Amino acid sequence: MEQEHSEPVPAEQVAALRRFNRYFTRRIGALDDHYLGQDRPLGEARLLFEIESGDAESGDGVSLRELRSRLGLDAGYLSRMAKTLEAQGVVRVSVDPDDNRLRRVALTAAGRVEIKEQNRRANALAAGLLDTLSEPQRTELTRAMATAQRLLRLAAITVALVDGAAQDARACLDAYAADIGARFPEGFDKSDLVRPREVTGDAGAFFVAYEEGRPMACGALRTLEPGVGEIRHVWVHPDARRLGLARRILAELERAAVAHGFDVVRLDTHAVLTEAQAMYRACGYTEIPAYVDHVYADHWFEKRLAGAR
Amino acid sequence: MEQEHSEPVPAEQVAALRRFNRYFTRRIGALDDHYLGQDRPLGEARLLFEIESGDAESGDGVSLRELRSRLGLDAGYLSRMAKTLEAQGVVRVSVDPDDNRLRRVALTAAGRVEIKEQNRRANALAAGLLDTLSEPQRTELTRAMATAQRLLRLAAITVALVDGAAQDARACLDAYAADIGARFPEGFDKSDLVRPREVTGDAGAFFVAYEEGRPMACGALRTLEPGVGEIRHVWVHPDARRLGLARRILAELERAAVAHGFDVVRLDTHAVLTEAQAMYRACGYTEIPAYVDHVYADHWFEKRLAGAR
DNA sequence: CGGAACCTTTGACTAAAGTCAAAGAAATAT
DNA sequence: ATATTTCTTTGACTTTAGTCAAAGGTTCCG
Repeated sequence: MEQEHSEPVPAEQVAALRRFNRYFTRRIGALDDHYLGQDRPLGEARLLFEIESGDAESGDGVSLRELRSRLGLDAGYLSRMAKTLEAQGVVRVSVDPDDNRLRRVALTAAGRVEIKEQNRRANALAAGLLDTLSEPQRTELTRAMATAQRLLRLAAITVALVDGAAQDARACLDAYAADIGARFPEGFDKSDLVRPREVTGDAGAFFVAYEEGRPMACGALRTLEPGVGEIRHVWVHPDARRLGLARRILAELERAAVAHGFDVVRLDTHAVLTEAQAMYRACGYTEIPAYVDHVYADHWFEKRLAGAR
Repeated sequence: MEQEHSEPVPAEQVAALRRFNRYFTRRIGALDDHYLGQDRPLGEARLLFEIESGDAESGDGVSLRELRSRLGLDAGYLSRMAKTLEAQGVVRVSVDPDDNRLRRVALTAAGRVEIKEQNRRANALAAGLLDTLSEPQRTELTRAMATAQRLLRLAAITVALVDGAAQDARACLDAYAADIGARFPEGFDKSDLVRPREVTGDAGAFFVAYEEGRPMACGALRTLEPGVGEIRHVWVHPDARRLGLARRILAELERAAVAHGFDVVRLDTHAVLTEAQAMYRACGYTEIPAYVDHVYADHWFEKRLAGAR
């Protein structure tokens, strides 16, 4: 688990968040949800929307199972709603070809028309709201919302210490390997990934960042030699980049390193990962000569840890 | 009614607003509403909250009538909910002393305790969210939310041409007079306000800005001499200042002046209203010699209108 | 192969949220 | 003073949203 930081949140900032939350949900948020549902109960509208976005992602339909977990609905309730939507002709329910227990739900043409119309209305509503503002004001608003959203996302992400053999850990490492493999001219061999044992217990640490339950970033710490830790596999999901998440993972790893009694941490990185190098420098890492001969490494960094005894 | 501006809203800005709206209402807004209701159905929780805020405003309770219009509830539904809350001991319902048809609802001590506890939880939740951010990030978030809120408020305000004798117009002018009277060392005499006839039809115009149905700002245009209009009584409610509303009223008045065939508009202002003077200058007004001998005027401005024939 | 785990459907409920209309009491308009 | 309007209450609904458990197919695992 994450260590708690000592500085308390100023009451004024808490009040500002609540004030904004109240204003936004009462005034603006209502725009979408209320008027948008039109003739459809909210539950059905939400379901339809979720089917649409799942459908768009994966091509041919979403399974009831996935909808259930995404919307947190009761199986019976969902089953009935799906049936209602099918009776109305907006979705088609079929048996999953790969697993006959599952049902896949996909939009029909009529369903797509309805979604499109809903989107048209929502856009018109939003445009109507923005219309009274001048262009510079709209630009300012857009920028402010983007900033707020970025920071709120970051705030909602939690970083957890997990076992190096845990499924989420391996999933992150697989994604990391695939990602890196595509960027390195020489590819990447999975056998170079840390072994679960290296990053567990006294030997090291493995952190995974979760956004709404999904693993979105990771980072590993292992023992290089007595008193020296090595940071490896700092990776952030493409959808969660530019939030400042890598820095948080790094900070977590450094805290863990201090807790493990390391005085110094080292890491290596590849020439093509220029953003990563910039980040390490900005976080207090200094370039050092090669401490190990890795196939994939061109640059080596080190940081002396302040908190170490 | 407001003239529509010609420039259309860029699709990217509409998408940004909708993206933010979706993210915020699903993720953050849920924080408050869901968990906050605790043991209470949402409808009751909302009602209790509305009673609290109405109570805090006006001292001794809110009428059912007002609650009904604020929350948009059915009379029967509201009556029953109020009764439920009374049975639970969190509110007290009494007959309005001034109008025996009305019922006033006020929180009991137990009700106040519950609200307080709810606030405590909501604050803890918000603080927990902000806690993961660093201080500079929190400051940035707070600033971004304040900007977004200011602009969204401004966007939600509509400016309408109203009859100078309309109730909202007179209410604004009364507030204006009281406001000005308190700021001018010599006070202010209501007989100096424009007459309804001066600002109606061909003679002039009167605009009122509405936020959620409440009049929040006004401005008048009258005929000074043929081809010359005079702008008077530009006023913004204290709760709506620093939004840029005065500029919008001014722009509306100028548009009306062009439509009335005025080539130029003039206005006078008092020495103590320094912000107003700065605004007029920033909006293209230039200082001129006195064009009329008003008791309350120290500075006179004029603007030649571009759109005039 | 047999049992455990999984996914969905169905039946039988409940609580919340809301609608509609009739009726009574009080205030306002004529 | 009488009619009309306003505000609330009450009874009699309906729809939405959701829960729980039993049961019937499928797939997975040993």
